[in-house]
Amino acid sequence: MSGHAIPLDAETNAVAMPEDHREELRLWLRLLTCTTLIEGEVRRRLRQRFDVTLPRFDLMAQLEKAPDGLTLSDLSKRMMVSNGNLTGLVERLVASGHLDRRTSQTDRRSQVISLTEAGREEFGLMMAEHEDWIASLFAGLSSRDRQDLMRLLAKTKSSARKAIAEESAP
Amino acid sequence: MSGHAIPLDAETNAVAMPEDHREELRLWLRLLTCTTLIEGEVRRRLRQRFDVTLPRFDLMAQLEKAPDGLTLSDLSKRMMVSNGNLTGLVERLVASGHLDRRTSQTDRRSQVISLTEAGREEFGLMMAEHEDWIASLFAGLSSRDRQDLMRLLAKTKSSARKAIAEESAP
DNA sequence: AGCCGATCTTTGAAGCCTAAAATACCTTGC
DNA sequence: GCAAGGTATTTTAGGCTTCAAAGATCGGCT
Repeated sequence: MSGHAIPLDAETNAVAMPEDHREELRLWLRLLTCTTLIEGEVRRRLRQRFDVTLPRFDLMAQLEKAPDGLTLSDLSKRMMVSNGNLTGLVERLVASGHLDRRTSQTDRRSQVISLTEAGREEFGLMMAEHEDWIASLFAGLSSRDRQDLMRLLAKTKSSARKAIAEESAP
Repeated sequence: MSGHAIPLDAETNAVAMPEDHREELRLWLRLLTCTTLIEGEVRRRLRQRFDVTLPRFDLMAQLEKAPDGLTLSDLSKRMMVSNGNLTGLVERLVASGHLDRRTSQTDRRSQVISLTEAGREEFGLMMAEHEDWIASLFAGLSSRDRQDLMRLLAKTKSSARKAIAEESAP
C-alpha cells in the first residue's frame, strides 16, 4: 500500500493518529443539554406549583404504578439511585403524610412502602399537570419526529448498556 | 352534535376528554433514562480512573476552552448551574491546585478563574479517555443515526426553549 | 441447632445543588 | 460627588446523592 506524500485516510491511519470522536462527543453534549434543560424546567414547575422536588415526584410516580407497595430495593432499582438515598427520601415523605411504610410480613429485613390515600390524591393532580408540561415542551416535534427520536434513543440505550456490560466484564 | 352511543373520536372530543400525552411522556422518560445511564457510567469511570467528580470535570472542561480564564458568572451560564454552587466547586479545585483564581483587574467584584499548568495537564489525560468512553457508549449507532439524532435533539432543544420562554412571559 | 454467606436497610462522611438573602462593587444620572 | 439601581459573588439553610461500613435478617448446609 502507498505512494509517498499522499496522506493516508482516516481508516488506514488509526494507529498513528488516534480516531477523532468529536462527533460522538457533540452528540453526547447535546443529549445532556436537552435533558438538563427539560429536567430543570420540570423541577422548577414542580417546586412552584406543588412545592415538591423531582426526586419526591419520581418516587411517588413509582408507587402510583404499584398499588401493593414496593420495597426500598425495588424502588432503588427502578429509580436507578442508591439504596441509602431512598432511606432519607422516604423518611421525609412519610413524615409529610404522603407515604406509608411497614415491615414486610414475610421478610423482616424489608420495608414495604406505599402511597397513603392523601398522597395518592395529591400525586394525581401533579401527574396530570406534569403530563401537560411535557407535552408542551415537546410540542415543536411532529409525530414523526417523536417516533424517530424514540427509536434512536432506544438504540442509544442498548448501545450504552452493551458498552457498560463489556467494560464491567471484558 | 351526535348520535347517541357512538363514541366520539379523539380529535373531536378534545374538551370532554383531555388530550392524551402519553406518547410525549414515554419519549421524555426514555430521553431521561438514556442520559442518566450514560452520565452515571461516565461519573463512575471518572471517579475510578481519576478520582474526580463529574462537576469538577465539567468545570475544567469549560476552562480548558478559555485560556484567559472565566468569571464565576460566565461559568455559571455555560454550565447551567447556580452561582452559589460554583463558589464551593471552585474553592475545592483551587485547594487541590488545579485552578487559579484572582480578582479581575477591571472589575473588583469579579473573580477570574483559570486552570493551573498542573490542572491543564491532568485534564488533558482525562479528556482523551473521556472522549473514548463516549465513543464506545455510542458505538451502536451508525453515522447516519448520529446525524439524525443530532438533528432531532436540536429540534427538541429549541422546542423546549420556546415552551420555557412562553411560560415565563405569557 | 448453629454457622455462613447473601440480601435489605440504615448510618456517616463528603460533595453537589438550589433559592434566597446578604455583601461588595460598579455605573448612571443628576 | 453621590445616591439609586444593577451586577458579581458569597453565605445560609435545606435537600439530594453517592460510597462504604455497620447492623439486621434470611436461607441453606452441616
